Amino acid sequence: MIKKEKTRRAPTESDVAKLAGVSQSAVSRAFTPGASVAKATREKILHAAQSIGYQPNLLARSLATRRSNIIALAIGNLENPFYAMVVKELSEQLAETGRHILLFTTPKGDEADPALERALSYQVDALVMAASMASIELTMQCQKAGVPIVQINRETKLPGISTVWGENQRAGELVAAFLYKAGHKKYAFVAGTKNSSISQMRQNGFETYLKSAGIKKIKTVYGDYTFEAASIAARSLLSAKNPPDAIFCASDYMAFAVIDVATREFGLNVPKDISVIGVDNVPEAGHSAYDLTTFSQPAGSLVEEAINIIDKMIADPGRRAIRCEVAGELIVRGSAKEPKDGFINNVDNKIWLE
Amino acid sequence: MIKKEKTRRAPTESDVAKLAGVSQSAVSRAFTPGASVAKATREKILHAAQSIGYQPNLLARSLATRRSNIIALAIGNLENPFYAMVVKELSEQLAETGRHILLFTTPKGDEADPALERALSYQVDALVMAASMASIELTMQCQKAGVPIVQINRETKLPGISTVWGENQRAGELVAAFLYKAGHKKYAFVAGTKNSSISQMRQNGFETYLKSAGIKKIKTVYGDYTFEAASIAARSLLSAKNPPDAIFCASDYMAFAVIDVATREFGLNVPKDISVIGVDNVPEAGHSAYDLTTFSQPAGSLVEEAINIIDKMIADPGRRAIRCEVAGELIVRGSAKEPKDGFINNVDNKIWLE
DNA sequence: ATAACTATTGCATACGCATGCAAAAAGCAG
DNA sequence: CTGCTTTTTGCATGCGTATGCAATAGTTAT
Repeated sequence: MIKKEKTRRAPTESDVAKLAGVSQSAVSRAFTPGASVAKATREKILHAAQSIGYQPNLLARSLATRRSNIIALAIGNLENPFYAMVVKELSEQLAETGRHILLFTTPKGDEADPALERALSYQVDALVMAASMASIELTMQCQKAGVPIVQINRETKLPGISTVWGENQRAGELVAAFLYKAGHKKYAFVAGTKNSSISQMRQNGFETYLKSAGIKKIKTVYGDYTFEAASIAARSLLSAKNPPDAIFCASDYMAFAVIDVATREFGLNVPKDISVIGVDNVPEAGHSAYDLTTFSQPAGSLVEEAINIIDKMIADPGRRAIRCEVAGELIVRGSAKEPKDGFINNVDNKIWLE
Repeated sequence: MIKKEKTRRAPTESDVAKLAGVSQSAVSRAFTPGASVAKATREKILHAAQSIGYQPNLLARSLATRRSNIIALAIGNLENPFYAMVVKELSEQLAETGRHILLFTTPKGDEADPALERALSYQVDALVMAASMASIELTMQCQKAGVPIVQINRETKLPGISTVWGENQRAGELVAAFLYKAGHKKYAFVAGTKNSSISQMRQNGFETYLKSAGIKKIKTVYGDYTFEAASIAARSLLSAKNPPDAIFCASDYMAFAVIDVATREFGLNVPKDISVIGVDNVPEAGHSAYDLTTFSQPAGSLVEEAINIIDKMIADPGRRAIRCEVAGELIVRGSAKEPKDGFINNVDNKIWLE
């Protein structure tokens, strides 16, 4: 005869209370850190809870406390290992304070709005955006609802959105300096998407340095932050009459695509024939298959600052948006020729211009 | 004078009700698909809701309906792009039915228990495990709570856990056949972790074919599914007196490490000096930097089946665990020598033995 | 026009937990 | 032992939504 284990409902505080001979509120207090319960009572309750396998219902708790301990993460481009790291870091760092991620992947290019509206309905405590964007309306809605938004690695004109980013301008300048001092003459920039201000800042730093060094022509193509689009961009770049010998990519992932196309399709040797530099310093950049020289953008630190901001915004909801820049550095590997006379990494912006 | 936008509480059904001149329950019904409301009333309500920006509180709804539409995903090894794909696929496919992922990353090697206990507290509708494991106690707890568990790409003896996996045995056999027919003599297998049954199945298929073909020695090392450990494993393999010329890796990600070590540290040419084959067919495997021959394991299909199972288990909670295998195929690229006489991919297991 | 239904609606309560408030208990000083 | 302060407890209610049940309005048949 088959024994049918009934799926009995999970025990509640009332069940524990009955068993421990106290009131439901006593049980609630026993599970609330700062609450007023006699030590003996608490232990009696915890013991009773243990014995029937009671676990607090966090949804109910969230409803009562108006704090869900859930953070919405809207993320696009999860194929890019940089964002995979962001997810991992955010998840682990949030877990330290008992919070968790409700995940919303935003199909490429699309705005995150429909997904995020649902996020708000879930009463998330905050909203982190990485490689995806919210509309103005949605932003206002969050503000009205008192849900702080933090963007990682995105810049928007919208006020009221906090942002954490890497050293984009400096990344472009340093990379330009590095390539210039290595003796390159023909430069190209593989941008992200057209409206990515992060990409624009990198480009700006790159061009600013080169122009003041006397380089006029700097070709720009768009890789849309994807492997495929970057491959196409690389093809157009390399098949031109006068192809570049130094390419700066707005992300490591796109740099991989460029290297692939350059070596496989154009038979070029990296870095002998062409130098390629990226941004992010994803783990793969260190793999010898790519051995990519890159400007780092530490996911762990970005996330740490993002959480800081969230905590501050929650503590003081009236507060203005916070913006924060996280330092990176040039990681010299083998995908780009090195300047002969050495290269100082952590140096004031102006110095290399002399 | 600064105007202080008060963070006013979000409107509720009662607010909408008052405005529309109906009862709260009417509002609730207006937002419940199958419910009984007059068309005119519903529209009046929807209009009122619209005008004050009402959004249902999904936590409250979940509490009342005992269905959260939240699926817990416990995932380890997010560095491995295969699992990044699993996350993405699961998130997108769940979103189609209005469900979302509550994410639990499990630090490497650790069991997922502490995290998952919290998951249960969040009243998740189901639990998906990828590259992480639950203890027996935890499993029982889920069963008692009526929360279905689906493992992706993991095999456990525990009864009651549903599982979805790729063709592991066949992967091993096909890869072995491919390498054998290409004329290799010295084989090695880079396993995942010691207790990964998936890795064992692949190994088993690999060895079964080779042994029946007369190959006795097949060296096995452990790469623990990480890039670093696989690199070390590769070093030990290649620095032996009589190193292998054909290496099968239990994952693409480890195969990348092997290729890196072989080419950079040992100066070997792939596939001239050594053939390397992986499993998964992650996007990177197609990049020309690796150009990896591999047995595919389609993340999209695995996830699709996992969701199917979840739905079935939820519909009929008494049901026994479901196990499901998803077909893959050998993707021939450039990291392994090819058999001269061609190679038929989709073929009955036995044929190549002749 | 009246009876017999059916489609809508509101009332009341439940979901599981947190918390202000007042009652009860315990501790303390005199 | 009495009066007062400090803990500890329980009661009652609220968080926002869903839903069984009974009441009401609306429809159709006779």
